[in-house]
Amino acid sequence: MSQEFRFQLHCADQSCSARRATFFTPHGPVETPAFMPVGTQGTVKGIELDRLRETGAHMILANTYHLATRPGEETVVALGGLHKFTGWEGPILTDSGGFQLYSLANCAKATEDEVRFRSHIDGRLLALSPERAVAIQEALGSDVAMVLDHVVALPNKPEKVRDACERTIRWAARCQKAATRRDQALFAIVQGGLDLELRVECARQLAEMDFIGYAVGGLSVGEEPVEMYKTLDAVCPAMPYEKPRYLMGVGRPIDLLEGVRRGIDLFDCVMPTRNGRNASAFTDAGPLRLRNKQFTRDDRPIEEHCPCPACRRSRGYIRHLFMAKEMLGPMLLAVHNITYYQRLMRDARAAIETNSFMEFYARRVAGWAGA
RNA sequence: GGGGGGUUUCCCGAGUGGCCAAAGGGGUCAGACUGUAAAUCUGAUGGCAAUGCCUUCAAAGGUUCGAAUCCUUUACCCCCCA
Repeated sequence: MSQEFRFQLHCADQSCSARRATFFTPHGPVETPAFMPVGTQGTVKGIELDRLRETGAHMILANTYHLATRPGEETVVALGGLHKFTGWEGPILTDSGGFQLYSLANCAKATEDEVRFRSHIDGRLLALSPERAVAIQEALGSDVAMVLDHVVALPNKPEKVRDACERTIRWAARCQKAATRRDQALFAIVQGGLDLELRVECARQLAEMDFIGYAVGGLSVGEEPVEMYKTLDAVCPAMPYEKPRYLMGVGRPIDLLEGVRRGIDLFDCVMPTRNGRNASAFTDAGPLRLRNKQFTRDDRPIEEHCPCPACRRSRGYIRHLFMAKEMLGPMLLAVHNITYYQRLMRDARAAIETNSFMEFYARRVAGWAGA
């Protein structure tokens, strides 16, 4: 394995499975546990790069299906690759397009060989095989590529979940075989729905293949949060201890802490940016819906001591921006929410370092519950 | 002076005898959002002691079992001819 992707463990919390590490990539280190903002189409919606950097984010996401569909990976290559194309000089992880099998289910069909997408833009066919998913990600030039996986909605028929899980393992092997870049890490994805035995078996088989990192996929796709936590209880110990663990697509602030205490190192989620665009701001006292009338003359910032640009204004002003449909409203709350998520993770890292993660966890949970 | 058209629930606007507390937008209020087809979507929006009752379609009066819808008068607005 390339020395470029060293995962250096610093310490582990004694009261839970949380651990503190640094994940090295060709575009810089990522301090974990970490939250990665989602920039599906090569932009974290509504946030300029320097603003994004100021939130404390190290690594961001982009999406294989979306970039292959538009502008096309050849165009990204022609414009210098993903980093030059987007201007983001830090690490980038590309999702494989497996999630679009779930989110764009109407336009996608999975066979044993590949996923066939009818483009949601112009109806053109995009055939995404495991090999093609790797080739596109290598062309894009992300630091971390994800294997193509088969994501199914939950709840689902046991045989569908099992099929998707077993196919994901076969596809992982094909992706691994197809990968050629030494400066790009390939992460495997554990599937298996809520079937704990299937999950553990999937993790065990993938672990034997020796990937650089391991992800848990197929969660927060319709199941109850407690079911997700139970699944993590089973899966996390089955994933290699000395490699990065990434919980895909999760989640709310509470979900991040639930993940961290079970030994997850990396997270991504659209929630801070999407909910921000929809006027919802995260705080230690729970979310504020800033379109609500109660904020009309509220002269306080969203959160005291928050250093973000939104918190240099009043809640009343931000409500005004949303009511007037000014684009600055969504932009400010996207930055605030990413700043909030980054602070949450930074505080979590500090708590692990002082061996007090569960105290930190209890304090935050109590705050969100309004205690 | 003569002729014609109009006034609808916060706004715009449909509705020409019962199925109308009244379509559809907008606004407002509330909710949702978890590897982004999302600056999107959903619900509510006359009042109330609310499986019902009361008040409303410019105002007043009338016709009718029944009127936002038909008739009369009044007020205001618009257009055409003098």
